[in-house]
Amino acid sequence: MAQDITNDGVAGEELKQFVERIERLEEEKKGISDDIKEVFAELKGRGFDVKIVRKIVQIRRQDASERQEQEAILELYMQALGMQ
Amino acid sequence: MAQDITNDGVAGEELKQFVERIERLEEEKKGISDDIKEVFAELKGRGFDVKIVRKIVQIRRQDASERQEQEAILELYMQALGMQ
Amino acid sequence: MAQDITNDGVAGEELKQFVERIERLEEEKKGISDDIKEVFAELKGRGFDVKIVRKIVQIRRQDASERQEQEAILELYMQALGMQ
Amino acid sequence: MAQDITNDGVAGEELKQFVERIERLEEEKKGISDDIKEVFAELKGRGFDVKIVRKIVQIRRQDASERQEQEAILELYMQALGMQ
DNA sequence: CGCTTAATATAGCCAC
DNA sequence: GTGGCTATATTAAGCG
Repeated sequence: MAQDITNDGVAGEELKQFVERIERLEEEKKGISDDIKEVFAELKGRGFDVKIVRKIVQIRRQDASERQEQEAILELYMQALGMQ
Repeated sequence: MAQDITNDGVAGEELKQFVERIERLEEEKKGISDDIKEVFAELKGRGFDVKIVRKIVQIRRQDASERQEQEAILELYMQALGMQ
Repeated sequence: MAQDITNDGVAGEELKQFVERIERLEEEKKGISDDIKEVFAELKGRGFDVKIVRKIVQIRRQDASERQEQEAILELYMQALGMQ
Repeated sequence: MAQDITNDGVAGEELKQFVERIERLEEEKKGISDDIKEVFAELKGRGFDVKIVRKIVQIRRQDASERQEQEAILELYMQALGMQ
């Protein structure tokens, strides 16, 4: 348990496990970020404008989250009206 | 090809492929971020101090990049001194 | 006040003051950047290696911020241990 | 001279002077950056939208540099035509 | 002038 | 829910 950290190393071992899990996940995340960069490099090589494609992705993301929000509101209203 | 973008939709199709690849990768990335959050929640539940664990992870990351940096400096100096 | 911005120009005047203050400051900043460039040009003219001097400045900056960081970590741990 | 750097410390002293000049200038620059941040904080406190004001400043900057460019071109043309 | 690194701006997260 | 802080994304600068 965490309070043992200064006593017998038991919590130390547990902490180490957590830290390493986090580090593995962050590495994976970094790998994916690198993949995304590669895709941008590729589309640039194909003659597309990186800045604009970035903008498009951003707009689509916003639109998606707005749509979700709309649906959430709809659901809320329907619940309020006993329609669901 | 990208220049066809306003003509016949060929580039439009290619662009769509790229955008979708990016979106898939970003989703994966988001999933991993969520996993990391879960790990922090878990270790918090086990009695560890989230802020400090975050700091530990950050320090280990810095140490790693510092080691790389040292090597880069060494190389730079060796180049400057014509030793390489 | 800012909400008047579409009404009577009062906020417009205030905004203008802010924007001009920012622009003056950015000009000053640009001037200093130019001064720094001049110093690098000068030391280059004196036979020093610009790239390496840049690195030295960067390292000194990092060292300073690392020292601060160490203190921050110490404080964090002391807080966590209820020593403060 | 810079080549003495490994010999007698003369160049070392000169280098130190340069580094310190750069550091002083970078501090000044940082001070101004902080001032700019303060102005943004202030205008935010007055009810203005920071992001939008930033955009305005950026646009004005672009316009200014475009105007300068136009003038440079004009001058060039006038010179080419022997009008100046 | 394009490509890589540094500075800045934005967004997300956590604590209060 | 607001404000500070960290992390990410964007933009600018420097270098070859």
